[in-house]
Amino acid sequence: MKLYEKNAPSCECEEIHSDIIDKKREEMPDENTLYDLSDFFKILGDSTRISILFAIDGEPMCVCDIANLLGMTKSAVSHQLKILRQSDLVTYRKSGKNVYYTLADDHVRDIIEKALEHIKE
Amino acid sequence: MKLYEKNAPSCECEEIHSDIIDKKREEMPDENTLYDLSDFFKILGDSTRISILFAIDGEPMCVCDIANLLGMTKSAVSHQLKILRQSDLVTYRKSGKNVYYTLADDHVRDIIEKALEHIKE
DNA sequence: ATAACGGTTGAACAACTATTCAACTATTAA
DNA sequence: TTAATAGTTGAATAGTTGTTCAACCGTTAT
Repeated sequence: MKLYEKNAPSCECEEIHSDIIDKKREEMPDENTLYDLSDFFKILGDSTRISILFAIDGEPMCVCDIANLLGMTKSAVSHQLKILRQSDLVTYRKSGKNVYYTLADDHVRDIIEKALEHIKE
Repeated sequence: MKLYEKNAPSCECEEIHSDIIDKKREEMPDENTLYDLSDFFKILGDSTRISILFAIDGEPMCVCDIANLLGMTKSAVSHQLKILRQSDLVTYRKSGKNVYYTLADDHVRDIIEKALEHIKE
């Protein structure tokens, strides 16, 4: 999809304030940046994944314990952990039969913290 | 769904570190908070909505101009604006035939800004 | 009045996604 | 070696969601 194209054929209506549109077009972030941004928020936009991130904040947890804490199957948890791994939001450490997950960095914690402030108004 | 229940029946495996699970259970946020959080991120987890938020940051824009800027139909934009309205992320002002949308508050801008820093590593 | 335009809305469809299930690997204990 | 357990994975399914389409409402201009 091509964003910000002048006279994009897919829009059925005419520009009303062309000057504003032109100005906004310059100010808009790069198209890929928007996709990266929304992809990032998409990861956080699931209650299971948010729960997992809170759970493994601070002290690492193994998959089985996360599953017990959240009342979910190991499989469901593992599937979501894979997504969190692929987004580099978590790191893991194998130890015997167990795999211990924890937050990858403090950045995510900050963002969730800010969002918490927002929803609490 | 009941979260954090001890010995939740839906989990097929045994607790490994019960002490850790107990501690985490106390530290976990309220269940509704987790849903509110993920719902909030879900709103931001769409490239169209993120694009709209950037577009209407600063100077307000009418629906038609947003549609032109993003190369989308008025209908598609309006549908997403409705979602943003319902989440109180945007405000609007009617003027004649036009409806001008802009960001509701600076909180969202801050969160997006933090996320931008994150994805740019 | 009525035509034109900006905007909204509900239904329908296609695309996506989270959980379940079953099968599998790897490690440990017997 | 064998059994049991922790964890992963692919396929399937059910639920969700974004866009399109058509119809509609409200305002303005003729």
